[in-house]
Amino acid sequence: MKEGPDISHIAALIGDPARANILTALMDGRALTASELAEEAGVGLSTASGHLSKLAEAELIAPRKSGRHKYFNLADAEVAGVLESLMGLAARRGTTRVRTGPRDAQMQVARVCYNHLAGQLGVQMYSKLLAQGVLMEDGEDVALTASGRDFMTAFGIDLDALEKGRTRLCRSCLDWSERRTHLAGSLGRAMLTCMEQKGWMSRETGSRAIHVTKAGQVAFADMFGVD
Amino acid sequence: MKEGPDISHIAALIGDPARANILTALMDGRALTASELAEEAGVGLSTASGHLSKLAEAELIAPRKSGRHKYFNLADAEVAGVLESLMGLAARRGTTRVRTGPRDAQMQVARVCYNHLAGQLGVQMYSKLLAQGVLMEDGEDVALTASGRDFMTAFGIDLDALEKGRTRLCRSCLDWSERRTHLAGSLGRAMLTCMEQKGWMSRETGSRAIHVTKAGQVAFADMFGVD
DNA sequence: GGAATGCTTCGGTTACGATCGAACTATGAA
DNA sequence: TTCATAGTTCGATCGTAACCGAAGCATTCC
Repeated sequence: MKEGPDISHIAALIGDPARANILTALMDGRALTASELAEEAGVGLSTASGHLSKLAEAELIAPRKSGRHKYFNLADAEVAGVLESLMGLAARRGTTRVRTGPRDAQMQVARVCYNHLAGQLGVQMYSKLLAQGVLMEDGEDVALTASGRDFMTAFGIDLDALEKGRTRLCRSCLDWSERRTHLAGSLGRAMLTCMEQKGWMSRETGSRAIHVTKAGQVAFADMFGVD
Repeated sequence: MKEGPDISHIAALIGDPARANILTALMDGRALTASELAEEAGVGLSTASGHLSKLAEAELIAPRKSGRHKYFNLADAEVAGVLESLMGLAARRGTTRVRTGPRDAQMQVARVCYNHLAGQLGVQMYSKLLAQGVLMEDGEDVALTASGRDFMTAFGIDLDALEKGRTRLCRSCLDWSERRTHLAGSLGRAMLTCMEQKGWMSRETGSRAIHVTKAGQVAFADMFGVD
C-alpha cells in the first residue's frame, strides 16, 4: 500500500474532541493538571485520565509529577507547530467550533478559574478596575495602586493578611472564552470569596459555573458595569 | 469549551486509516480516481466513495470530473504541508508504518514528490547545488544565482520558458524521509524531466519510486556527488 | 493517625461510524 | 439499443472507543 509514517494514529488522537480540547488548552505553553484539563475538555476526570495517558504514550504531551498533582505540557515545539497548522487549516475552512453544552452559556458569563472569577464578568471587572485606577498594568504584570488599596479595603478585603501569603497578590490570567485578561492571584481569589460572602454569587458544586444572584447582578453592575 | 478553530473535525478525518491512506497516496500531487484510491486505501469502492465525499466536503481534497471518471487531488499546498508535518511527528515517534514492500528501499533513494525529485538523491542534489553556488537560500526562500542560470542552461533547461509559467521557479520542499529540504518549483520539475530525457532515471508507473539507471548513477554522482 | 484531595483503574453501557453488498444513476463504447 | 464501466446511495451489521461512576492508590494537610 503506501510508504511513510503512520499518520492516522496520531491524527486519530488529535481527532477526538475531548483530546483536541486538551491539546488546545495546552497550546499557550502553561502546564495544567489533569483535573483542569478534564474541565477544559468537558469530560469526567476518569475519562480525561485515559485520554492523557494515551496522549502521553504517543509523546504528544509530557507529564510531570509534582506532589499530588500531575502537570501536563505539550511535548515540544513540533507538536505545537502541527496543532498550529491544523488550526490554520480549520480556520480557513471556516469550521469554527460550535460548542454545545448546557453549562456552557452560563460558564461564558461567570466561572471559576483556579479560585478567581473568570468569564465575561471577570474581564469586565478587570477592565473597570484598570479604568478606575485601582489596578495598573505594567507589561505582563499588574499591580495595585495606592488608591486601589483603599478601594479594596473598603470592599472588605484584608490586604495585609493576603500579603503574608506566598502567592502573588495580583496576577493577570488570560481568559479562553473572552481572549482578554482577568484578575488572578490571591487578590483575585479574595475578591471572589468576598462577593460570595456579600451574597452576590455562589459557586455550583461540581462545576466551574458561578451563579449570580439577582442582588448580585445589580450590585456588580453598579460597581463594575460599563457606563 | 474553548473557542478557536475546530481542530478535531479535520484531525478525525485524517485519523481514519483508510482516509489517511487516501491522503498519503495523493501526497505526490498526482490526481487519482476513486477506484484507484479505494485500492490504495484497501477498502471497497462504496466505502471509499463515502470517505472521498467527506474529505471533499472538508476541502481537504479537490474533486474534478472527467468523463465517467472522477479525479481527486489534494486541495492545496497547505493541506500537503499539514500532512507532511504529521508525517514528521509520526516518523520521530518511531511509529513508522511497517510496509516492507520491495519498492520501499528504492523510494528512500529516489521518488517523485509532486513532479520533482525527492528522497536521498533529492536532498543530495539540493545541498550540492547550494554548495556550488547555483542556488542561494534566503530564509525560507531559495533562489537561482546568476552563475546558477548558466549551470541550468548548460544542463539543458530553458529557463525563459519556465519563467513564463505561473508557478514559482524555485521552492524548497521538506522531505519526510530525510527531514531535509529538496528542490521543488518549476525548476525542480524541469530538472527531473531533463534527467529522464538524459536517460538517467525513469519513473515507474503506478508508483512514486524512481528507477535510476546505471549510467544515471555514474552521471549523477559525478555531478552532484559529495566529494 | 485520619481526612481530604488528586489521579488511576476497572466494569459496563452506549453511540458513532467504518464497512460491505446490492440497488441505482451516469457516462461511454459497441 | 444494449452492454460495460465508474461512482453514488441505501440499509444493515459490527467493532471500537468514549464515557461515567465506583472503588482503589498516592500524596499532602490537619
